[in-house]
Order: sequence, then C-alpha cells, then structure tokens
Amino acid sequence: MKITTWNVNSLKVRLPHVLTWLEANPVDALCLQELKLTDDKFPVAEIAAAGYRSFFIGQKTYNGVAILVRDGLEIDEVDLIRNIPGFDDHQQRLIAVTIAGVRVISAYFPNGQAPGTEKFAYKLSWLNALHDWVAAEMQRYPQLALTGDFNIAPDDRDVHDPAKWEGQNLVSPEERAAFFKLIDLGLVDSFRRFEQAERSFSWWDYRMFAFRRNAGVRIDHVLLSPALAEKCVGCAIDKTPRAWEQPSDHAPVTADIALTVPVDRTDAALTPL
DNA sequence: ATGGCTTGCACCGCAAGA
Repeated sequence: MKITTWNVNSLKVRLPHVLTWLEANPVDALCLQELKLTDDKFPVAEIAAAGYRSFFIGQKTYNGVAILVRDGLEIDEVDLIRNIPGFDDHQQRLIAVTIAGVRVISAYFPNGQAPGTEKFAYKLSWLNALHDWVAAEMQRYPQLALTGDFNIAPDDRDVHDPAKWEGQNLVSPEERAAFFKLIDLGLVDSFRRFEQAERSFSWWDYRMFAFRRNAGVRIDHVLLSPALAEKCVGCAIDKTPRAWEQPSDHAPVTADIALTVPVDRTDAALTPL
C-alpha cells in the first residue's frame, strides 16, 4: 500500500500535475492539502476518470484537504471524519478515511506565521487538539497514517540553513515539541526510517531560485503507527513535479507499506496501457 | 534588507503562504 501526501497550492491550478503524477505513480491514497476551492468546484469527475474516488473538505481561497483513493479499495464510509472532532474551527484542515482497515489522515497544519503571533497561538492549539484526537484514533485504529503539510521541520537536518532559521516559524522549540509529542504517541517518521540523501527537503520557496539552490525545508511528513511502521519498506520525496512548469512549491512524499490491500476486482478498472 | 514568487479575490493592489 502506497500513501502519498502533497500540498498542491490550489487544486484548480495543479489538477493537470496531479493527474500526470498519478498516471506515473498510481498510489493507493493521495492526500492533498491547500485545495483553495469550495466543494462545488472540486474536480470529482476528472479524478474519477483517472481511477480515483475523492473525499474532500474545502473552502473559498484558503486551506482545504482531500484524500483520493484508488478505485477498488474498500472504504468505510461511516467513519469519514472532517476536521478535528470537538475542536471549533472554521478552517478546513483535516480529513480522515479508513481504507482497507488503514486509517489515513490528510492534514494541513496551520502555518503559524511567526512565534508570538495570534496565528502561532492558533497553530499550537490546533496541534494540541490534533494530538489528543490522534491518540484516541490510534486506540481505535492500530493501522494509522498521519500525513500532511505539518509546517514543522522537526530537525536541523530538515532545514537548508539551520543557523539562519533558528527559533523561527516552522522550527521553533514549541513547534518541534508538538511534533515530538506526536512521535511520543508511538508514531514513526517514515522518511527517517530509511537512509536518505543529505539535504532532503519537501518545500522550496518560489523566490530567489530556492529550488535550483535546494534551499528548502522538510515539512511534509508521513507518520505511521507502529503496526504500519514495521511494514514500511520505503519513503521518498519526489522532486520531479517541483521542476515542472507552474509547480506547487511542495513535493509529494510517498510511504510504501508492505500491506496487501484487498481490491474489489469487479470494481477495479483494468485500464489498457 | 521583511525584499525576492504564486495564488485567489476583487478590482488594478491586497493578504497569505512558509
């Protein structure tokens, strides 16, 4: 089972990239963030034509998350969750669906702007609510993947210039503490389970030729519960779509889990090559 | 040096992202 997270920075603009990428990378679940569109504008038909079912929660201009699920995979519709239960939030930042018994969460963590700001306080309270909800979810679903744009670079290795970034948004001690509080639940950063190239990042600023200089940060993550982590055989950042024309500023991150997911053959479209 | 791009919205400049 392959699970990918990708902040697309407007699904309207990036739909061609998503479809092209999916054709080359037919993952089981594609978690998207920053849709920046209302639900009535979600491209359900185009994504269905590509062989995927869409689960989403959007809003105008900002935020919005989705999970695209490959046709034929078994989904529990009953426990579809939109946003963090009990956390009063008008920003659409989280969706969860259970795919063949695997709880998959697509989350767009608040950016936070800068430590000390109101947005930063919102980020920390959102992180706190997420923690408590995920803790409960892990009891219900031993196989759980928390994916998304975390807007947190957990380690200095995840920052192109740690000295320059020290104490700033995305790397502050408070944000990193919240990240490791999630890790303390037993979640595993799948990317770090494997040997990776130095200076591996998932986001590069549009400005100052940041991608060309590889001046990035690793803020997009796939965290896995112990039951999934022990079956995880790889995790990789795909930089190729970041080099396409009019790209998202984020790259997709894919975890490969050695799990055979039951496929409903009557439903699965066997598309000719 | 808070600039530097990109997006959406709304109206020709702004907020927000990270």
